Amino acid sequence: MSASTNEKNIGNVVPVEHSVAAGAALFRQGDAASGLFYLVSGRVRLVRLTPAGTEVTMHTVLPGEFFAEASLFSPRYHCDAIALSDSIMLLYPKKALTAEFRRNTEDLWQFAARLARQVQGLRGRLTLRQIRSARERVLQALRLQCDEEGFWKNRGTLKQFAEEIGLTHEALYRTLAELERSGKIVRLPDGIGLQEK
Amino acid sequence: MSASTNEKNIGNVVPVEHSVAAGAALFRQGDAASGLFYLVSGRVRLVRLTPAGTEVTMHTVLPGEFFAEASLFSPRYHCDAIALSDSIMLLYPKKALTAEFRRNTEDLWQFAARLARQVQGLRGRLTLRQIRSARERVLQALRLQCDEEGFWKNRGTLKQFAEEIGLTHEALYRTLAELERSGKIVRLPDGIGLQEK
DNA sequence: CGTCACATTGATGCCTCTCAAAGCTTGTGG
DNA sequence: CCACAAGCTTTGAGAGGCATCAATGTGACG
Repeated sequence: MSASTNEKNIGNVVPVEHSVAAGAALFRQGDAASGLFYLVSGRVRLVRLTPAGTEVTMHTVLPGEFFAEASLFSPRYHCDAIALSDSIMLLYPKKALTAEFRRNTEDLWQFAARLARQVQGLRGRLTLRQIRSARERVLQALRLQCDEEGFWKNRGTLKQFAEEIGLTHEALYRTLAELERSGKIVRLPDGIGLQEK
Repeated sequence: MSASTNEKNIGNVVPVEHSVAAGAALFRQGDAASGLFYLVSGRVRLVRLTPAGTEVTMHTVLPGEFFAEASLFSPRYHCDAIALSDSIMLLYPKKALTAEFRRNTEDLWQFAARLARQVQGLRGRLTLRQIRSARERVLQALRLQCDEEGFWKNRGTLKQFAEEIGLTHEALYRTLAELERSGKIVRLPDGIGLQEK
């Protein structure tokens, strides 16, 4: 009955698709919070204007990410959102979403669960960045993401992977080459095999 | 009536204090999730055993942090929690907390809000780490945390601050000295003044 | 007044970034 | 089917910056 007819829905809330051209602002600091966003394609930078007047990038949103979650709990946005390239996104209107959450606690529960997983994931990434050595950082990243057989399946390009773990792509390529030479990994067309004793 | 008599409470849920000796485990991967924790003092490492059999640190918990939020949404813990030093923590029992959240949606709402803020904060820290230059990273960190007058008030030691932003303390000291020499900041006994034009 | 942790500065070396060039893959259009 | 372009992949050379090790100064606290 009240089941989602579309997996993009949150509960019964149907998102609205938006297109934004490169350079345009989705919202500005101080604007009334219109809702939660999900980036389908493109790239969005969240920028905060500091008291001192300088810009500080809070986050760069990549496709597949939700952003502006905090807007649900605040009347106004706390940063600017600027499209870095032509972008498509879904907007879950705040009013509909809060009404939905009030009506159906289960959906709010699921939403909280998603946030909790996000916190977990972000903490993990932050911890990964603590590792200074490229070799160790790459190994840990592979260990975290591999399956039971110790196989890490390609997801996107290695260049993207490099950015994700905070290395230049050159550093990653070199590190992978060295790891293979020393027998720690085996590189295959569709992924990387870990050789832990 | 149902107001919290203690600011440590979440809704009407009263936490249970626990003490754990250095080296002891709070919980192990696969244990039934007992609840949400808050670290009062000490230090706790969250370690995941990977399929390959190696240990990967997911996060190191510092005093003042909640952890194991995801346990509320999962029947079992997904990592080990080991006390690095003698630690004191509060446990919010899962059963009581879920009952409370079901009973009082407002508390669940507040909890979700806290998670959303945490996501925001973590993303910001992650973005800060993207900045490779020590000079720029320190400046951004100061900008993010300063008040309207561009004043950054001391919170803990500089050594802690260095760790927070991912630098060695030596590198931070040197960078601060250089920033003061070049007139970007003014160092005072109780904080740091930013000199943005 | 001694200890302990923080704060500060010096010297050194390595590791990663940066710039550069070339091979490789994929897709597109003639 | 080939040619070309664009983006990813890979390796090279060089430099700079941060980590590391080390020593000393400083402040708080018992």
